[in-house]
Amino acid sequence: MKQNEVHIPFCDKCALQTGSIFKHLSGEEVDQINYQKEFRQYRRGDILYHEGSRISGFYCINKGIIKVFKTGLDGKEQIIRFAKPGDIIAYRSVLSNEPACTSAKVIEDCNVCFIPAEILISFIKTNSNFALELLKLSCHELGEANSFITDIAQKTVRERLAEILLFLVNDFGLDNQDYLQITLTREELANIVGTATESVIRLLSEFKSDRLVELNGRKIRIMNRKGLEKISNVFN
Amino acid sequence: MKQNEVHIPFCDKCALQTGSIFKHLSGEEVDQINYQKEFRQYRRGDILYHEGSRISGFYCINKGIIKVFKTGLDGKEQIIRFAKPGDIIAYRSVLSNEPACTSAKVIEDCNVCFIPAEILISFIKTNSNFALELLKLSCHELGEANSFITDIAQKTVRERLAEILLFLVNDFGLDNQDYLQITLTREELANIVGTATESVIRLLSEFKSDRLVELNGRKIRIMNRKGLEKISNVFN
DNA sequence: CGGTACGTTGAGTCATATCAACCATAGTGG
DNA sequence: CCACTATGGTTGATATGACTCAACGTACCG
Repeated sequence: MKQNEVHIPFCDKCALQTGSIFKHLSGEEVDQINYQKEFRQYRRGDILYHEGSRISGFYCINKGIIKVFKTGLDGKEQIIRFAKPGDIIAYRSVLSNEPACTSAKVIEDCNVCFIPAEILISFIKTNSNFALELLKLSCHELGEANSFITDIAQKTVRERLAEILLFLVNDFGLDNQDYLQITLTREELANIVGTATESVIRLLSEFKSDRLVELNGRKIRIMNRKGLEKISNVFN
Repeated sequence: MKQNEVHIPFCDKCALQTGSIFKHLSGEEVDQINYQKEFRQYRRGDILYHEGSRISGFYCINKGIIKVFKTGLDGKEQIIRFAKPGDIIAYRSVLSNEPACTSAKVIEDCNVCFIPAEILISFIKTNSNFALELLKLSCHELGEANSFITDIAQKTVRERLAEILLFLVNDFGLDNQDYLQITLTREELANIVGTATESVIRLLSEFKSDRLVELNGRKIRIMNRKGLEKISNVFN
């Protein structure tokens, strides 16, 4: 059936569209990936890989959204980051040569390419520019992690929730009605902020009372960005 | 005066002793660093660089201990990590080409070498093995940051304090009387754990009552590692 | 000797977690 | 087609961990 046919994305085209790190590769190198990659499709809830497992490659997202999280000892998830088209995940484990320190689960149905670790390593060895870009990427992520640590350690849940909402706006954007372009359960929101589900619910409805957001089920409409910024920021 | 003379360390010897990342460089490359580096000495309390500033190089620690921290909006420090002999700092900003996302301050009097950014970049371009090791390093730090995020988000202050103590034991070791080989103020401890100074004081004295530690001023003696592990770990 | 930085303790408060009950929705199987 | 179950959302009541504020002790330093 036509509607079930899937076009396996070409890396060069995908890199151009999404701005993935592969844009720093030569045409020949991209072809290599194209040839050796494995195209996969996942649906909401599917797991790409589990924390603690050894991974033989990494993933490049072509379509959809994935959450990357760690599991605390009581089973509670802490969401570390999201991956969207153009992002790569699991490269950390591949490069540090450690078992996966996170799990990855699909939030929105995905098309992804799985790329063997050896290719990554070989490109690092042969294409110094690509290596540098990868370093840039990991160092940038490290900077973000540092900020996140400071936020969680010092800000209140209320401040963090406002901040996360703004972060999601930045990362996923708003549709033409100012609805957030990513749909999360309250629990998932709580697992980013690092709080209890009930707290998110209460704070969200406070935000609603204060005309900062509107809520339609899981859809969140951003009504007052300045207000959220004010809450998320400062010397409070 | 003899006792004020300082021997500028040779990178090859230092790398051998400390296991710094420079051990992955060729003799010729190490010589280059030796030639272009700038040797500096700092005393407790000195600042190496400030958050937000552009840095033209990075630092390799030869002697001493440095804390790397972010400043929250109310001025409260969040300690991100420590650097000890063999560690490099500020490479993150150099590589991601961003302003420093942290400040660095001396905890124990230091000898460090300042190395221009260009050298780092050029070695990445010419020595792919070195690039790979740097990637390993940054990815490893990223993994640690992720764990830290999860801990702060999910564990209690009590659990985190116990964990941090064990972390410090691992990183800096104990002397022959089981005293922790790093000396921190209560405030600094609080700024790692992400809590208030008073909370650290109270918890430490609880730990003391429970025979887990002994306290002599800033010196902390670890009396019962298993006990601390039990507190830090698990399902509460 | 006074000053500054650090450490300690107590008391009170508040944000947030926890526990519990209940509703809504959708998918499942008989 | 309907009960059944699971999952997610909401609200209220209650408990408590941790912060804040304040006072005071201690030690070192010029």
